[in-house]
Amino acid sequence: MKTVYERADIVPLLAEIFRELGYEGTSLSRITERTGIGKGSLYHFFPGGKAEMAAAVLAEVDAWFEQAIYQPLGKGDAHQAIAAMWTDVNDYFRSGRRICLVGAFALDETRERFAAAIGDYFIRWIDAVRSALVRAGCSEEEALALAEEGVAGIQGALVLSRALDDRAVFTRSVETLAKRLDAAMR
Amino acid sequence: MKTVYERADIVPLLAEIFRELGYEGTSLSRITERTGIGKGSLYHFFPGGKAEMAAAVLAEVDAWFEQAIYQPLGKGDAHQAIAAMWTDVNDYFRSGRRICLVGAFALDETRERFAAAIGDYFIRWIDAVRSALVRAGCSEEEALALAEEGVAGIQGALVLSRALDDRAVFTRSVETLAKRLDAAMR
DNA sequence: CAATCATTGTACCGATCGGTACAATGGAAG
DNA sequence: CTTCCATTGTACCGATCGGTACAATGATTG
Repeated sequence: MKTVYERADIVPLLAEIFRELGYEGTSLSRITERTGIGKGSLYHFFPGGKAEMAAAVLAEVDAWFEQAIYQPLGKGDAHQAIAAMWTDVNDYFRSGRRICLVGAFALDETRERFAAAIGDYFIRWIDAVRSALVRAGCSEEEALALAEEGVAGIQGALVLSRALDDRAVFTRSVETLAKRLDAAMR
Repeated sequence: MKTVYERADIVPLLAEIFRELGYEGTSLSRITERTGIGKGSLYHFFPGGKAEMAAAVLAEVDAWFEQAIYQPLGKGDAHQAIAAMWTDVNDYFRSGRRICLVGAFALDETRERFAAAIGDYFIRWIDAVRSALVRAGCSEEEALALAEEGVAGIQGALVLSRALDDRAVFTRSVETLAKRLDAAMR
């Protein structure tokens, strides 16, 4: 009896582990312990080891946001796209029970290792929101400021709701942010 | 030749290391490497090892916020106290170059270990801001919402400014938050 | 059926982990 | 000067770290 994986099956499992334990806190033995996947398989799919695993996870996160968040914001009705973003984000982060891996990596020295991917993620997210706001009638400066505030607000809400162990904090924060951006559109 | 420390000298050094490397990323050997303090001294002052070191750091952070942030918010002119908070926070976090250790700990499994201290930190911070806002004329609900938004906003700004490696993001975010709270006071 | 080859489990590597034991050190107090 | 004791450096512990080597496995292909 032998379970056979492919790379695409493993990445989401790794994602959850890196999310919960952080980059340094994630060890190969804990990956094996939680997933049943041995070192043989892990190094077969990720010859670069832990760093390549984390990079693959970041790439998958990026791909998900690209199709689920950034692209919808770039076309169609801006009001609707932004409204959809809030609900998608609330689902994705499971109302604050799931953290943002990219944000978490940004906080400690892990940032140095993945600086490019981390920077890109936030730049593109903010830019997508900004462009939607401009299409909705905001001035350039106001749109940028609100986009930054929205993305930062989500990150802050994640920290706070986890710190207080209170999902309501996240949902409430997202609602407040949604109202603020909504009020700026016309 | 022998350098002699006392506990109070060591804690701030540990704080910076935990901030930069995270709890899991901080090893005893890296502490020694960065500070010159050997294991003998570390275990003399912190018999509980790494966990006690981190707890001591959290306690010191708490003490600092208590005297520099929470207490001023509880008495005197509310406008002035809140204005002072923004500048003190901006200095403390070095315009986003220095992260919030408590927020960082909240994001990964480190939270479990220090859940009580982490929860307290944010509860007390939010409550201090809330009470100042109430004194400044806000309704109870509005004050709580704004206080949460302010504290979460700071955390988000730290994540974002580090991710983008851009201090201006932090300063700008804090200014925006300051204006929002200011507008709600009368 | 035979051959191939992607995938996996196991055994191992040196380095580092957090932690302990303890003797040497040296400043402070009598 | 001597005693004391807080503080420190060093040597060591078993466990775990990330990573490598390689033979066994077994599904796919011809």
